[in-house]
Amino acid sequence: MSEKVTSKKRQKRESLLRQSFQLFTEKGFQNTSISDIAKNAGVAKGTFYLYFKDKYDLRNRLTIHEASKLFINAYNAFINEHSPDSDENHAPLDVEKIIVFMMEHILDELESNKPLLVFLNKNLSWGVFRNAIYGEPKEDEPDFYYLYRNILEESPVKYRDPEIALFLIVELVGAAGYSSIIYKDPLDLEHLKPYLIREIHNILKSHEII
Amino acid sequence: MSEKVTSKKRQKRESLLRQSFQLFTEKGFQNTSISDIAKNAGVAKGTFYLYFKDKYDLRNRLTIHEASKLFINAYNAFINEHSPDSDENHAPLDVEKIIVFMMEHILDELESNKPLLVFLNKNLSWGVFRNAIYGEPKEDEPDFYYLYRNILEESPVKYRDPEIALFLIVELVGAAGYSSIIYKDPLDLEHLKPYLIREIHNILKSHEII
Amino acid sequence: MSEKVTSKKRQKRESLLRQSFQLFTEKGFQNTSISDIAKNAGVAKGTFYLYFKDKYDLRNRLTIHEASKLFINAYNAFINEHSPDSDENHAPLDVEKIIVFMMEHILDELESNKPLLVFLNKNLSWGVFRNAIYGEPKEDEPDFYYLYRNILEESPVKYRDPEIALFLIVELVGAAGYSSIIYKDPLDLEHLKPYLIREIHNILKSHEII
Amino acid sequence: MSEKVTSKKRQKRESLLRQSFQLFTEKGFQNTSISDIAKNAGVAKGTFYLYFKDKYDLRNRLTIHEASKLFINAYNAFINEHSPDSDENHAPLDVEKIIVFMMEHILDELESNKPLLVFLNKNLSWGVFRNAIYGEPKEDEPDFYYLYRNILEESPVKYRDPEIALFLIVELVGAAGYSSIIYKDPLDLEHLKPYLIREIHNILKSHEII
DNA sequence: TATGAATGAGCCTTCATTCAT
DNA sequence: TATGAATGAAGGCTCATTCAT
Repeated sequence: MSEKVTSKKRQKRESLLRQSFQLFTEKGFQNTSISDIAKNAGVAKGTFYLYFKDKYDLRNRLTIHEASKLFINAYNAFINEHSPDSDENHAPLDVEKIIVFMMEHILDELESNKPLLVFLNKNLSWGVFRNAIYGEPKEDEPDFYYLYRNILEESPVKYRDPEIALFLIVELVGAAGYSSIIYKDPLDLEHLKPYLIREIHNILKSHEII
Repeated sequence: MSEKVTSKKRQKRESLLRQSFQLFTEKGFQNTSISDIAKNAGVAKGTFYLYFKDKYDLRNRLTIHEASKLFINAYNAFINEHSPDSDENHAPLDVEKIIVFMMEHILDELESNKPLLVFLNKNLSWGVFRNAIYGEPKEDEPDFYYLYRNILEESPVKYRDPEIALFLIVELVGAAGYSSIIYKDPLDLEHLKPYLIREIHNILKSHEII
Repeated sequence: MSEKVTSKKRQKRESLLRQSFQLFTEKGFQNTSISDIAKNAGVAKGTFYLYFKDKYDLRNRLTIHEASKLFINAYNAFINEHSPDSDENHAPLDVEKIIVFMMEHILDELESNKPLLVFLNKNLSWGVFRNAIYGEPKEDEPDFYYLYRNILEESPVKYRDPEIALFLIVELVGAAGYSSIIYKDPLDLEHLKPYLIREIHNILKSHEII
Repeated sequence: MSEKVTSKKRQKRESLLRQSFQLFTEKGFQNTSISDIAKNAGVAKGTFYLYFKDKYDLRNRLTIHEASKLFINAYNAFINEHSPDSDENHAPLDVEKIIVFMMEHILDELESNKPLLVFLNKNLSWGVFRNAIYGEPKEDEPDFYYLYRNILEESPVKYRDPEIALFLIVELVGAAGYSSIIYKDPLDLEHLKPYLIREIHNILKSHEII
């Protein structure tokens, strides 16, 4: 297969992903038909099936992709805010600070983008953990889990079962954040945040190796 | 309206609820049609719409009902196991013990009843918190939140914002439990449990009033 | 049957008529269900069938009633405008003037009340001619045909087959008026009117007995 | 798209049109389901929606088509009867004669084909005037309006606003003819005709340029 | 007379999927 | 690879009508 063709293929695939995400967040997953997606992506209906098994396959890949992006963006935001220009002579890396910052960042983004929140449902953890299972072709996919391991390595504080700590944190933030943002019950996000942050600290603390 | 009619109506409503839950857990929500439900409940299709707005209305009511039952059952199991016959001279009531016991009980029940887990998705918290919002007619509905307040009253240990503690616990258990049971990733339930229990303790501890 | 009951019955019948007309003009005939009508009229669904055979029966009676009202109103408007207070020493009665005035009046009313126009469709003539056929209980129904005969009697100018003249005029005005108001093609009402009026004169002239 | 496909599509469209017209006139518009139409046309139900927006879209196109045909047929009947073989040395073209002949011809056809009359309702004028508005693809559609302009051009007698004259005539004939044929009230068609014809003459006369 | 719960046929419409081109 | 016309099962839902009360 020539490179030209390959690049055309990638373009189509990306157009399908981009447009379907747009439609899913706009009108909801159920109300988006493959027809819609194909039309918006500028390809024929049959072409869809050359790239994805079905709508659910597509949704899963999008969920992983979008949740991952959330983590990567949050991490980058932390970097920008805490060492904008220089890499050297920075304070010792503080895992708790990073994780808390990131979770707040993610919650804020989700609150300001409810369609995305609804699309992700409570599957925020797919951004870190489903990646492996779903056999997502990494290639150009962002991967926070890899960054997380780096952070841990550079951290002066060490953790027992750090991936479980992360898992618990992400599930807690994903689920409680969803309920809080969508239903504002038993608490809206603004008021829930301090409690959530305290528990994130708790979880990390209980995994610390002293 | 005569009593006869009223009772017949209640019967129909309950038949619809029972049969639809059966079908939802058996074949999944999407794959269950209103035709199926009506047929199984022994009523005409149109009758369905006299009792529920649509399939989603029905699902929400079922979710609340089934999740509530989970809490009530867990609580009853605790009672049976710890003071099976006598009410008097029992040890001082231990909230942490109750909550941890209940969460383990719920997780075990969900692991042994995956269709129920799938049906509830990650909405375990509806069993405690969505009730109010969805304006569910309490009447004969079990209500754990009421029991929880009683427990707190009788507890010698007091808690700050106890409903938030419960909320955080339930969301954490519901979401992490779901991922763990369904995907066994990053950890299956058996191995996740100790971590989860530790965090339940942590959450309660951090709400304790010393 | 006691008078009380009879009056209650009349009330219900009238409520059904009034509310259904309201709904028909608001949402259209097809989109109005008997449920809607009964609900708005404050009676049970089954009650509808005690008063009307079906929705079509109801529509026909309403059509006759509303179209009749249009003629009566137009006639009254003429009277008010041309001999507001005194009956005596008025100019000789001019049939053409009356008819032309009335048709203009009706067209103006229909243009300003399109839902009514749509409801009547092109059945304006039912206001004069379908009454007899449909065996409408006259009682308190307005009846323009009766007035028309009076007018003719008092007119110094006499007409051959005057009911046919009226029929032709009403059908022409009803049909051409409808198309003109609804489609504005080939001409909107404002521009069509002079042509229409000329033909009304023509029709009457050709029925004059010289 | 290959010619083969295009031709197949045209075939399907025509089959749908033909069969639906058949069913509408046989059983009425309301009592004809899209299922019926698809079945009779030999296509799948879903295919219907590839060709028409809905049943109303279909009805409108059929109304235009069938009403147009009525005019074309009437015109051809006139031609056949008045200059069956030779084009040359015919008497000067007489617009009034043509129009009156055509209207009589149309009325006779409608009386002998009441299902068609019922289907067209009082929308005979769509055969001449709605065509433009509904954006009907002319292509192979008959178009009487074009013929009418030709007739006018060749006529020694000239008319002011001839399309309005035609409009008034067609609306009058359509509406009065409908009532007369369907209700025979206030006059059946046989007895109404002379009056109608006289008014057609009147209308044309009043548009003549002397 | 009046009710309104129950019916269930039947409607329109959507849509994932196929396949000949 | 790509197309898009065709499929037809399946779905949700409405509604006129009935009938036991």
